[in-house]
Amino acid sequence: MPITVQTRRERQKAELRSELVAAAHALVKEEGYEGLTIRKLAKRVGYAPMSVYSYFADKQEILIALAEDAFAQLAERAGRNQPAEPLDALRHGMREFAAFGRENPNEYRTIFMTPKAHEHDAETAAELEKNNPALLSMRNCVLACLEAGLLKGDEHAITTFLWTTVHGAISAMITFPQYSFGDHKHYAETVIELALTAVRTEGAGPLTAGAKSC
Amino acid sequence: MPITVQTRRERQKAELRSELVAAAHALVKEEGYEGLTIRKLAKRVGYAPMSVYSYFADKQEILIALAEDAFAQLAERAGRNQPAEPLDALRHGMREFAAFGRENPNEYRTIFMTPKAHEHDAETAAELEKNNPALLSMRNCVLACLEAGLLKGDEHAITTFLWTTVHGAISAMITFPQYSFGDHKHYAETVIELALTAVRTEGAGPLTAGAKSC
DNA sequence: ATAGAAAATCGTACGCGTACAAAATTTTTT
DNA sequence: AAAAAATTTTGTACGCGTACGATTTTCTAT
Repeated sequence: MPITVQTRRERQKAELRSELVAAAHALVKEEGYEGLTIRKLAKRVGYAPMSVYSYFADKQEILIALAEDAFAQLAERAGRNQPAEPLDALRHGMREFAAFGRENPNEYRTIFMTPKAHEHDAETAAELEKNNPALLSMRNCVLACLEAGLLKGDEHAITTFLWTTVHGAISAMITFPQYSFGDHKHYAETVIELALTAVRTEGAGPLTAGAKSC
Repeated sequence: MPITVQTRRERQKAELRSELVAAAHALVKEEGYEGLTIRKLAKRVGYAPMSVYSYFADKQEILIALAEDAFAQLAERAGRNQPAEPLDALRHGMREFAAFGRENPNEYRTIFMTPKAHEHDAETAAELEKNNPALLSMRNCVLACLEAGLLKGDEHAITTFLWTTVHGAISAMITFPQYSFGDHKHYAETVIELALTAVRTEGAGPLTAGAKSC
């Protein structure tokens, strides 16, 4: 089997692909998000514009690659400083998620507000959604809370409700920056607490320690 | 004052504008949403492509005009069959809002998931957001519920929370149609009930009549 | 009626994403 | 080593949104 040849090829291809991603990053840094153009990107790496399409099916895939990098950073950041108390850990994750959306609206938009042009088969598309590090970490926190008896209901239902709710707040603030949310960070906090209220067990008391800070 | 002349001019301009909107509607009906093109639209009404820009600042404005028509229909539909009981009326409005998003993803996306390119001044932009009929009707329902002592908290805060939460569910289902929401209508229902749970007064009991149907 | 101002309409051109097919290159087979 | 097959790269071209400036039409003031 020519596995060495095969893999070398793939590795080279992957290298060129990440070279393109790096160039895309640089381009965005220098000229802003809307300055990222297939033609400019190609020129920068010495390719013909159409050659980019050997590595990305379309422009959206480039944007997704950039956004996935950003989300990986989010996951790393959220992993640090994670409180031991399960409910506070959940809160922490939700807060980081909201902060990320505030600080990275372009990346947030490409992942969470843009229809996936390449839905492959239905199966793959569903996997992709579940592979978002932010969502995965949230699911784990929910699980821990359920085991601690702090939340009531189905794990998947709770997780889904929590992320779509926070997502609603984030995306609304991105789309309508002028709407009277008040301070955006504060509104995100409010939404998080209200959402948790809806899924908390009855006897849990109004607020745990984590809710007061920030 | 040449008010007759002035107004006649404006009226003519408005007529041409709505002729364009009508043509846009027809175009979308015939060729689908992505078939709506400035060039095609101009050709259809016998204009040069650039002439369209006398009536719309850019393509987005055309899309917004289409979407506003759709949202007006939503308001009309939601106005009918409105339950007398305030909380059920609120539920009704939220349901209609969710159903609208499900049935009109393109229009929903235009209004709620696309950054407004023409933010005019900040003031006008904020006004526009508050002029959405669906949101206005929701605000009224919230007000009625507050007067009836069914909800707790600030009117604006509650309204904002409710719409961003439902919006989160709708937009998530639009962006990730393959995610395991289960039945979309059912998930919307779940989110509505959970969101209401978070803002309901304590003694209101688990569910009113409206929650069981549907 | 006519000159001047204002507004509406249009022609041209740019950069964009990308479909398509030819060309160049690399890999596999003989 | 040579031929064939596969893959990568590129040239060309299309339709798109729209910036800019010229042109035509409409209104206003004399």
